[in-house]
Amino acid sequence: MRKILDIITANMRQAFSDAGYDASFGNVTVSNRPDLCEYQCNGALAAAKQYKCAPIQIANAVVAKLDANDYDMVEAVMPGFINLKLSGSFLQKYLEEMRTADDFGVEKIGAGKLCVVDYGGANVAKPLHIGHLRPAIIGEALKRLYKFMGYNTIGDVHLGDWGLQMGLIVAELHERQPDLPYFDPNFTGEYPDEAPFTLSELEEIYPTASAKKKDNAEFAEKAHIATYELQQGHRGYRAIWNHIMRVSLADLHRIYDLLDVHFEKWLGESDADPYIPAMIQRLKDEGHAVMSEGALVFPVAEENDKKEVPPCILVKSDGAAIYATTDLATMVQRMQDWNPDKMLYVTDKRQNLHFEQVFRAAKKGGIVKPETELEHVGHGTMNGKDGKPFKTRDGGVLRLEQLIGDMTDFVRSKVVENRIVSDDEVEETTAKIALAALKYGDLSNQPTKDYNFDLERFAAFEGNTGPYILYTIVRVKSILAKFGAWEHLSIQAPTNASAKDLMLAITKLGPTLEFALNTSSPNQICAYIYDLAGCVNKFYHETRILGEEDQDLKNGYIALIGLAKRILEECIHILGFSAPEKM
RNA sequence: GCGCCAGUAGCUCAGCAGGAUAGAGCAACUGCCUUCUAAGCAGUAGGUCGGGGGUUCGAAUCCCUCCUGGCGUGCCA
Repeated sequence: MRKILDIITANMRQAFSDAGYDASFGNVTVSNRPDLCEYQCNGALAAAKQYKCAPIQIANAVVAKLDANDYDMVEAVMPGFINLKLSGSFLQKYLEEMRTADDFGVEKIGAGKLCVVDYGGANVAKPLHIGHLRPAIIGEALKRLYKFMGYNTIGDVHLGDWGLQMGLIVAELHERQPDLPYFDPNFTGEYPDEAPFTLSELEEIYPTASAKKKDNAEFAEKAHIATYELQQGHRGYRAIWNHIMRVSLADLHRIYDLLDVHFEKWLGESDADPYIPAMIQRLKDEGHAVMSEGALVFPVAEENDKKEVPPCILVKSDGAAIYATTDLATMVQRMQDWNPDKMLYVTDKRQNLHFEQVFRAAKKGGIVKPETELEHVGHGTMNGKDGKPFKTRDGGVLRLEQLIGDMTDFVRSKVVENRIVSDDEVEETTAKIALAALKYGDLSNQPTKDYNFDLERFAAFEGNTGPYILYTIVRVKSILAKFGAWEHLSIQAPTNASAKDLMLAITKLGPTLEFALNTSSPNQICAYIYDLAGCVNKFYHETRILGEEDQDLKNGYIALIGLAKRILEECIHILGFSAPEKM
């Protein structure tokens, strides 16, 4: 469907042209003075200089050329604004088309394209913590937005499952349980199915080993050798690695499921590893990779750089690969297997420079095509209520599971207190509200900015929060359930101001989603549904819906709130949460 | 040093493809439940948009400069 703004702008350009002015002045915008009008055109002000006459004269001339049938009001006001109000019949037709179209008639700007979203950033053998929340939920929301806008999408968690961290665990395990068959070079039988450690043991082994390597050179050396041997395919170490993966992945799945975050691919650094040798050889052969200060690097600085851009390090002076190498090799794998049009990375913004280097290397080195889009969405940090880095009482890092649990407990007590839902529905309702509170609290901020996490504020049942959005949906659901079948009912022209405001808000779905995608800003969707929910609540408050005696009017009301509810639910689905039946 | 980001109401934040009177929420105060869930709606009060310059008919928005804070800046990810 054409966006309303495009329709009006086309009319306005024609009117400028008909009045003898350049059509390019006819751009229309959503009004910033809703008390005066719904849409406005400021082109006459800009045109005044070129045509050397008063803007109001131009505005008057243009207004005279506009077809008044589509508008309730068209007027030129001092100093030269052109103000518009849409007609009820125009809105009625537009919304009816949205109601009956697939996905509300939103233009599928990504049709036929594939976008890989790299998000999550989980590490094997380490529990998810507070720092994993933002990449998970922002990445999930962006992926769903891309999907809604027509893209094919592949979400890849890009696990940290390779390198020294794995060698450390192997080395530590060797010291603790040297008699295990994995460490016996003469062992030729089948290794046990059961892992020689539990999840909680595993989560303890890594930090212990990591600390040990700092003041124990012998152990560090052992870990480096284990890392090397693992990567060379050492049979026993490989078996341990498989145990680590199995134990760890089960838990990662469990926590991501709690967040309703789902990856299509669980590939990791280990999957990129096989692509590294050939890639490096090619980059060397083509002269992109050169030796510098003992390391093999890919220089990516450019003539007009305002800052010093260090080269991308491919092989460290000790011969090992580094994360830039892995990221580039991962691109090789993705291009080969999936050939995406775009790769979107959602990580902490402190990796900005890293991705700038990697993207430059990928383009210069021909790892991706010249037209392949590469974007890094660098998100800010989530701090504590006091604005300082989030720490537990004893100074440790808060686990993600703990955070979700705290939010859930807080919400549950309120759900129980309100006595709206029955005992056996409490848990499901609580989980939905808690997730909405958590995700909306995060996503309503600009992704790039740091923000302060305040459990009470996010879970508050009033104000600009996830629960407020859910409550709006629940109220409408309640009416629709009492009404009966409503899906077939048609939209009618607005009968009052709150109905018209609601209709206007609904028409802004497409432009909002498009803008959110182009700016990688889920917070735009939050702002939109907050406004839409406000319009629904105001309409709800002012209009007796089920009690309306005029059947046609009543059907029109039902169709309108039904459409609003469908849009709200679609939007929160994109954001990654859902509404309960009651709350 | 250089670079990036931020500074908007007491607090937390929108707005930043230049436009008319800078918006929400929380906190404070005031109304509205015999009627579809009051987790709601309406209202009052609260601001030299960090300071200063510039471009423009018009700047929170674009440019320059300064101040403050955070982050990054070749072998961690």
